[in-house]
Order: sequence, then structure tokens, then C-alpha cells
Amino acid sequence: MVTRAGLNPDVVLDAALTLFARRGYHGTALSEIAETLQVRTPSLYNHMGSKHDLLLRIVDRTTAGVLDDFHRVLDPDDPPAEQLRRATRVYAHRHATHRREALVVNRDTSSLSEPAIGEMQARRREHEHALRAVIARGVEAGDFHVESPALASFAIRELCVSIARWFSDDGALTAEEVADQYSGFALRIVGAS
Amino acid sequence: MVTRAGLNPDVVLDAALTLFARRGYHGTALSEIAETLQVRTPSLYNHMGSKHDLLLRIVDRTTAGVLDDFHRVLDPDDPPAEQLRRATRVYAHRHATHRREALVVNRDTSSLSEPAIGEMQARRREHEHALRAVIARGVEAGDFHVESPALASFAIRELCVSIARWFSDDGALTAEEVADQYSGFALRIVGAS
DNA sequence: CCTACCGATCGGTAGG
DNA sequence: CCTACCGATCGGTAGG
Repeated sequence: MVTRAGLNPDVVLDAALTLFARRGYHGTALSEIAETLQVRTPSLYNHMGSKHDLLLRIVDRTTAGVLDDFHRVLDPDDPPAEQLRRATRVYAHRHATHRREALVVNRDTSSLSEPAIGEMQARRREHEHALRAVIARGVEAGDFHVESPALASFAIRELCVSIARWFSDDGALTAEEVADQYSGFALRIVGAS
Repeated sequence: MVTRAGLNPDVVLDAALTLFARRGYHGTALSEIAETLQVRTPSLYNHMGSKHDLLLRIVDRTTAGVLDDFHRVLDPDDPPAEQLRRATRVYAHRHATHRREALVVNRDTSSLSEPAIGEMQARRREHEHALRAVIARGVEAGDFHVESPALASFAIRELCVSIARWFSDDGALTAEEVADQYSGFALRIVGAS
């Protein structure tokens, strides 16, 4: 029995997500989203505010999720190496399981308008600083060995982000396996023993 | 004495490069390029084929340069660790010194049309396989320790690519310093002793 | 190098 | 959910 689902905001957002990830925000026309959903373009406006609002919802949800993940897995009582492992594993895992979101955030956040663009960048900066602090504590404790925690933090974050560029559900490795391997890479980058 | 330079193909390409890197290919109008150069849009056509051709020239030149770099610095007589260091250092260095090109290639190659898009992807694959082969030889020699050379190759390449996202000529580190640090990260990722 | 102009398409609205 | 339509802008051409 085929479910004859009607249009709703979630379905429109999901179609937008797929197309924005594939062609980019400016490379996607609302008419393409409508075609995917087999309706005419004006019908979309019953389920969304505007094209810009679709992008904002995607970026907002994703950047908030990254911070939620981080604070959920971080235990201040853990040693720095375990903190870094857990923080990078959940970040890497997200980029394997939420590929489309990651591609859109990285490619098209700059297409938002103020004040949204500033707010979203602030969230990414918050995550970057939080990860950097973990690395700095590891260096102070003598567990990590890097010249610049900032450089290592940039490197590790972008390393995880890049998973979205090649990961496939049909590939040899599961999201969990990739996340484990990449958190291992992160520990190697900081020179953890 | 101000040089009153006339328009030429290189100047148009450079202006396109700056704007494509900032706003993306689909997010940039030819009228914006013209405005930058203080001419009307139709005048651009005396110095270029089409908007698509501008993108193709950027991607073509850059992907060819990456392969040239690789083969220029790779010495088959070097031990794997030195091969990996040199290959990643030149790749990282390029992403610090050619930021705009890197951003455009990574963001907008998919906006090319066939057969160009396939040809450009083939070049990136060639670089990926060449770097993977270096890693595989290091693993066979017992110098590197990774479960999957393919995964390590992806990781290291994307690590270098990400430099284009944050590097600044005004920052604390020079392109050479960043390249040295990042090639060190690469050696750590593969577990070189 | 310009003005004048082309058809196509864009995001979005009116009104039912 | 639709048809009909809006002004704006797109890449590109004609012709000088």
C-alpha cells in the first residue's frame, strides 16, 4: 500500500536539502524543488517562507546540532585524550550521517543575509574554540604535542568536515567505523602518546 | 605614475576568480565582474568566451598545476616518509598561496558541463591515487601504520585543501610555515615513526 | 569600448 | 493545490 503523502514543511525542506547539497543554493531553482515534489512552484509557499528561509532552517538546525553533540559527549572529568576522541568522533560521525547538511552549511552559509550569517558563524566559532580549548589543555598536561592548538583545531575540524565529501552508505566502511578511524587520526595529529 | 591598464583576458580572469571564490560561480553575475573592472557587461566578451569558459580556465589551470607540482617534487628514490612529506608540503603550500583557485575548484567544479567536468575529476582522482600509492608503499615498507591507505589519502588531501578556508597572508604563519606544519600532520596521520 | 536589446528564467504574489 | 502574472535580472548578441 503506497502512502499518498501530502506536502508538508518537512518534505519541502528535505527536497531542498538534497538539491542544495547537489547544486548549491544559488544553483538550485525553486522550480526544481517543486518538480521533485510534483507540484507547481507557487504551491511550495504553503509550506515555506522563502528560499532564503529554507537555507536558514538547514544551517540553523545543523550548527545547533553540532554544539549540542559536543556538549553532550564532553565529560570534563575525562583526560584530554578521551575528550578529544569523543568530541571528534561525534563530529566525524555527524558528517557521515548528515552529509547533505554539512555540504550546504560549508558551501552556502555565506549566502545567508545578516543577522543570520553572523549568528551562524558565531556558532561555528564557538565549536572551534571549544575544541581548541581541549587541545590546549592536553598540551598543558603534557599529553599532546603541537606547536599551535589553533592550527591543530582547524586541521582536525576540517578533517572531519571533509568526510561529507566522499562518504557513502554503500562504501566499505560504516559511519561508526569512519568516525573511529578519524578520531584516531585526530589523536595522532596532536601527538597523543 | 598610475598605469592606465586596458582590459585583457588575464585581468578578466583574475576578477572572475576573486568573485567566484567569494560568492560562488552561480552566485556571481557577469555584471559584477564588469563592475569591478569598470566596464559594461558586453565589453567583457572581447576578452572571454563565456562565463562557463572562465570557470573552465580556472579549474583547468589549477588541477593541472596540482599534478605538475606532485610529479616535480616526487623522487622515487626517496623513502616513503620523505615522499609523503614533499608531496603534502607542496600541496598544502599551493592551498595557502592559491586560495581563490582552491575554493573555486572545490565548490564549483560540479557546475562545469561535460566533458570538462569528467576530465577535471579524472585529474583529481589521479592525484588522489598517486598519493595513496605513496602511503601504500610506506605501509608495505613498515614505515607507516594505517588500516586503510585510501582513507588516509582522503584525509590528508582534504586536510591540505582546507587551508584555503582559513589561511590569510596577514595571519601569524606564512604559507611555508603552514605547509611545514601540515606535512608534519600528514606524517603523524600515517603513523610515521 | 559602447547602447540597445534579446529570450529565458528567477523568486515571489494575486486571487481563487 | 492551481493558473496567471509580476518586476527584476540573468547570460549573451547585434551592430556600430
